[in-house]
Amino acid sequence: MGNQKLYKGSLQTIILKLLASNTKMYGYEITQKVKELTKGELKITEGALYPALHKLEADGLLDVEVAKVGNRLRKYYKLTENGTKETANKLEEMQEFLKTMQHLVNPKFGLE
Amino acid sequence: MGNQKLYKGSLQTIILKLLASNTKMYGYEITQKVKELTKGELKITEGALYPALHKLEADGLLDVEVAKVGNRLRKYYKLTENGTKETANKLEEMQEFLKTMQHLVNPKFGLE
DNA sequence: TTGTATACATAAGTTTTTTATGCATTAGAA
DNA sequence: TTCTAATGCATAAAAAACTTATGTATACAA
Repeated sequence: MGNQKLYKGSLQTIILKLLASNTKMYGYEITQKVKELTKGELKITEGALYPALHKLEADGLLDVEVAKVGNRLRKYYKLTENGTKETANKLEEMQEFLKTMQHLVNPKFGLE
Repeated sequence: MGNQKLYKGSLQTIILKLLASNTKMYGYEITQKVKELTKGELKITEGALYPALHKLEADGLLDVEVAKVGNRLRKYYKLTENGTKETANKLEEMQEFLKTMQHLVNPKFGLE
């Protein structure tokens, strides 16, 4: 888990992907889901998450819906139409990045 | 190529990996090699590269050897013993990151 | 002689994240 | 029952890692 910095730049994509798969989620739920899916390898901090959600909303990629569960507040986020398109783009870029990086760090590479 | 920001955090690992494969390289050579290996997808800027090389050297992971080729200066970098160890660590972390991220953005994922 | 390539370097600004707080509710353990 | 951990939001200061913009200098081709 000393590789947290490799995740830099991928937070938006991760959030969008989760919302593409789960329709609607709230902030805390996202942190827990990511922790679960990555078996604890990636822990999204609140200081990173909330500003990121606000930015995606400001950019028109997410819609918010406030809900009251018991006496506690929740903000459910879901993709807008534009958000869905942007998610597809970002996932494609991510796939290309992963492929390129895999290629770059492949032990056999760099020897040719 | 709109995914440059995904490469944030991976520059050190890329440099170390290239030096593990090529014994010794100089800065400009590294930028060209990366451009070639990634088919132009990743362009390392000098503003990022040189400070990174200086830091790796300061951290004791690289050794420098200045060479004069014609009338022009070159600084060849190579891994120190410690640098070789650290490269192995960073490559392992990178593989784990790539695996985790692949898993996260896999279209089938998040539906369970 | 002017643009492109090679080769180094740094400084200012931006983006994105970590770290550190802060507030409030609720469940469960001591 | 009281204190701790978990739930749930938020922001501000600082650090990290870049990009962008320069600057210097050599070499070569159009």
